[in-house]
Amino acid sequence: MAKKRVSIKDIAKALGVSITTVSFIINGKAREQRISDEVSKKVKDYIKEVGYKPSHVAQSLRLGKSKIIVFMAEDISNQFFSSIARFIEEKAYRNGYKIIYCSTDNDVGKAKELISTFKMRNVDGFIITPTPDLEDVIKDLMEEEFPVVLFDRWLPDVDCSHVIVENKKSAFEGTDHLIKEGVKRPAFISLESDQTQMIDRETGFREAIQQSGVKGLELKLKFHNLAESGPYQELFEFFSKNRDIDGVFFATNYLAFEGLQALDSLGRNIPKDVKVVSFDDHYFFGLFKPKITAIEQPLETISEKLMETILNHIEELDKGYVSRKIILPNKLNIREST
Amino acid sequence: MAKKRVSIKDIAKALGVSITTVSFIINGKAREQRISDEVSKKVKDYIKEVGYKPSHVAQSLRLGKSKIIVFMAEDISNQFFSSIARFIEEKAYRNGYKIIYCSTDNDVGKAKELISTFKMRNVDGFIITPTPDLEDVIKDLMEEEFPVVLFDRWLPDVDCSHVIVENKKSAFEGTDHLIKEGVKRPAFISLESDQTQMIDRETGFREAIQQSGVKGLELKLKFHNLAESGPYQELFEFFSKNRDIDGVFFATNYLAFEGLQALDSLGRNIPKDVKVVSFDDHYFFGLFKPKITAIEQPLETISEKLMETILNHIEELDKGYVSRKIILPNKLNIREST
DNA sequence: TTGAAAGCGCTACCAC
DNA sequence: GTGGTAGCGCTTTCAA
Repeated sequence: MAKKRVSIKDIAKALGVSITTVSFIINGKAREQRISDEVSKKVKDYIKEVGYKPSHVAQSLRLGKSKIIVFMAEDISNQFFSSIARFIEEKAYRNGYKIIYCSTDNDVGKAKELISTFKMRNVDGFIITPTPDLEDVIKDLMEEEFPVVLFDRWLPDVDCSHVIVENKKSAFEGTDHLIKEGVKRPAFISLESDQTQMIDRETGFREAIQQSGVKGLELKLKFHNLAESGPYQELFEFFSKNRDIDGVFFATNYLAFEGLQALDSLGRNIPKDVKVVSFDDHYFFGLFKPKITAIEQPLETISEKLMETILNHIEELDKGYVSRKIILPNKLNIREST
Repeated sequence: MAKKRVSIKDIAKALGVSITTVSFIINGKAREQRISDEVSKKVKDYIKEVGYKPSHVAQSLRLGKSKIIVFMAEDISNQFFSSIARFIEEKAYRNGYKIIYCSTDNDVGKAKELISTFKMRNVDGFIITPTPDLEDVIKDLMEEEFPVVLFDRWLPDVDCSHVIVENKKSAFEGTDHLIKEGVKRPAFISLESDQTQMIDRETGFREAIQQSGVKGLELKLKFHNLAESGPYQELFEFFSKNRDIDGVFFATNYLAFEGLQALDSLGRNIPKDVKVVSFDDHYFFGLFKPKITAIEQPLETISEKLMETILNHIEELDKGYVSRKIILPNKLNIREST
């Protein structure tokens, strides 16, 4: 069993040099400390030979940094979040950071608990999709000088960095597109939520219908988590009761998937009877028959900006906090459903 | 700035007791150590008052355990892996563990590097979908007494615990089902891969066609990662050249999604002209028109067994290693495509 | 019942 | 150029 892990002390002893010397060489400060090339080489060779790896735990304890960033999503099994997770992960590794992820299920209690345990781990930063009522926790985090960046939605009462998209504008455009395609009675399907991204999308929808004078209607569903069945039934009933609907804007793709099934069961033809636009483009919208028009969020750019922002905050911890608010444009992919 | 983190030392000083006493009380050993209820209460109250949280980093260093388990998937943005990640995460948290995840992209180099950096972090265990040629690294890991569990596929040359599914049996059943539905010329679409799960699925297919005497054909595509475009083009050409194909078995769902598009472009009707079965059921197979017959892996059971196995290994580290090999049954969901 | 102190592995200040 | 050593926060043995 090669169970014996070598420590810096073992190296020093084996080579008859001091721990300090070894440490300097490991950390690339040999030159700076004017350690002789001879010793330096000897140590480096020995390190390679025995396969020494410094303990990150000890480094963490000593330096108060862990090189770990937490990524708190609403639900990591949701394609939107897992795609961002994927990009983030890659960018993090490239910068020497690891990612710990977790899903909040949009539950404050869970989010609070999670944040609290991560604090004990000296994590270097938090990337968070805030749940409702998380304001105080975020404020605490910021007071304790933890780097934090929010995404997908933000908290109006907290001056915290975030990376979001143009929800209102895109919802406006999507709705406007429906109307321009001849829709007279558009429906907006969303979640019961007072979170910024949903509110902005709703506002965009409302402004668009108001501007053009058509009369719309709205349906808000409650959040369904992993264990529960989807909102198919409610959607079925809604579409069944409101036969005059000739256009639907889904505020998020998961609602669209369920809604499209409901429309199909009701025998409504897309795009002839009903035109459809959804927020959050998805691989499968291109596979549907007909292909579904959707608003695509720039996943990779979001991830890039998130990493950039969090790394900036980490680096500039001492220089005081200046929040960065980044708002990115989306793209309307027009397909067969409109 | 509530930046001042209290340590166990601060508590001891503030209350005029020793660090030892505080430590015992925190760790629930007050009774055992016969610390007076009075002191115990005083300390507990104070801890609550100042919101003291022990540093996990220091505990890690001291105890050599981190309460972190690594989850290495092929690609975390793939629905199969992200769903398992989600279940694992939940079960881990319930047991006081955190999960660090990463994606290997099926690349040995990346996997090796990742494993090496995690070793430095004293992680308590590894859950891994092994990439090709990872045998030696896994062996090393096991020799160093790190708990390891593989999943999705395994390594025949290494006696390591794993949780997999009945690939051969299910592929046999799926193919057999195609044949029973009248398919005379089945195609098997898979990845160029000598990994166990793909080989087993291929074997299942071959045995089924052999048994019934029909003549099948096979297509193997190379692995496409996130950045590359899918194998649509190859599939289109294949189906276009082999017009006599009247049944397709896709070895994994991502191939099916691309393949279905190709079949559609070619105007082949499902299930009239071509019947389709895919491995790895997916939410969208139920949304397709027609709905696609698919083999469903028991995601939650897989996750449960993974956690159970890794926790077992962690607990029984000292008792020596006995590998556990778990093979779970799948479910064939018959739908409209056959 | 409680406390002192060693030590987990490492960094970096200070001394020689 | 190199080495000694304090100390990050905690657990645990041994002593009192």
